[in-house]
Amino acid sequence: MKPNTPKASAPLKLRGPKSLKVDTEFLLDAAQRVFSKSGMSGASIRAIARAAGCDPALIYYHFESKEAMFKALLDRKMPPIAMELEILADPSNIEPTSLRLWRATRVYRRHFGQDSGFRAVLRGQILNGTEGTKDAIARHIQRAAKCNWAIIDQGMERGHLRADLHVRMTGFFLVRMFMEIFDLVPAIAERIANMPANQALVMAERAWFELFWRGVAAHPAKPLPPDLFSVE
Amino acid sequence: MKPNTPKASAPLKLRGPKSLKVDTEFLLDAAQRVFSKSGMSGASIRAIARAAGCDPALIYYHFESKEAMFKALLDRKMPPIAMELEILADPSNIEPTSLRLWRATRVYRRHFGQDSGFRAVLRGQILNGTEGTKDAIARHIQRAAKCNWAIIDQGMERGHLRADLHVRMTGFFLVRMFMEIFDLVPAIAERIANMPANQALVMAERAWFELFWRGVAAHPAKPLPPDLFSVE
DNA sequence: TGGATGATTCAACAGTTGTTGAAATAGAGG
DNA sequence: CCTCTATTTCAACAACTGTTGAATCATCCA
Repeated sequence: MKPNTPKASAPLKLRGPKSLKVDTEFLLDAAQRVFSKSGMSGASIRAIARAAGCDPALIYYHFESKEAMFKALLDRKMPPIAMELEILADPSNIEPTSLRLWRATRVYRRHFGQDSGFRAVLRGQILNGTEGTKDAIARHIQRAAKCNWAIIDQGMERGHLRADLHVRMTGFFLVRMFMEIFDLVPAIAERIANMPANQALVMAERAWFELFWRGVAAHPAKPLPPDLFSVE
Repeated sequence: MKPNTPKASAPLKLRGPKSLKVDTEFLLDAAQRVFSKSGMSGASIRAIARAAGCDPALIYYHFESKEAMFKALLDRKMPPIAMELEILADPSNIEPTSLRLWRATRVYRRHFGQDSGFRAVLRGQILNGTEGTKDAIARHIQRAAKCNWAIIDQGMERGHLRADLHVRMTGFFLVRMFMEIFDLVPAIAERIANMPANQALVMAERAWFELFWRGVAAHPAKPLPPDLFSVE
């Protein structure tokens, strides 16, 4: 029996190129799906390969290691966020500072809101990743954070915000609490607040932004723009 | 050669009871050390056994499973926190609300501040634990959270806090941001804020509490008690 | 002294993980 | 047609995981 005539027990997946070539982007798509759904624990090479419909070894043909794949994912996911924020932070933007800050939170919401697993992975890597990974994350985060700092800076210059704020801490508070809300409110809403998850999420976002704004505004008694929360 | 006369290659650790009996508390101590240092990923049964200087199987003599051990750790660690908070939340306590809230944060700081790994495990279990574990955590957290809610409630009644606060969300914001500060500020301080970790931590705690207080106080312009931040 | 009981370890199971070297295939170019 | 190369899979490695059954030892009680 020649090797060209496989038996019934032959492997279903033949070796060699597929009709649909599995390229880097395709693998990153699969990786992101797995990260987003299964988070840190479930994001094994084999799980990603399963999601991509290929063999684990193929991932090592396209990426040097699992760490390299995570970095590539970062490099794909973060710059669009930073670019949106950079437009928002442009000094020529003369919208009210409250609105600009809210818009910034919407950017995070759009890009991160659904990716609870990815946020968990990111967080885990910040705390326990290799030094190289931590550096890569720090670079990406810093690029985005600078935009928030710029908006806050300009808000202080324009008299919208208190003059005694610590700019970087203030930006950290705003963004991190939104991330916490994305992460935890859906998980604990029913157990702690007796509320359906969606409702609790919207409520928490608004309650937090109002608290934050009163905490940083130069004139906290002045009401927020009336249609602020309808901005998405 | 009789079994009573072991060769040179005999095992170092003999079977049978040790001079220092390894009991439940001793194992939980070791587990907590491992959790605190290595977090979720490093907290394997074998790592805990190594920290306790015993065999992994001994852990199964004292605990039904790894999950049961984690629950036992919870049951040991959380009630003291809740008890301290319950004293703070007693309605007969007529200290300024700002001081009571700050004191509450000091309780968390004392019990959680050093345990970055344990916080990570807790967080991971809230998000991805079994249903039983999630319930156990929710019960513990809720007992502590009720105290914060009570302090906020009383603060509203006494006219210290705004009347339009969402009590549970407000408590969530206060505590969660402190946890985030414990977790992340030491890790990112040098990379993001160009500051030594300790200095950044103290600074972040105060900046956050001031922002929070302005966001919830009925009279935010009135200064905080002058010695508030010296309370530990 | 003997035997029961409690405490401890050993060795293994079946599963998972990241990773690698070699084999196989499909299509392109000659 | 043959050969070459890019792509894909297979099969294995060593390390790790939670868990278990059996073996061993120390101590206490009769």
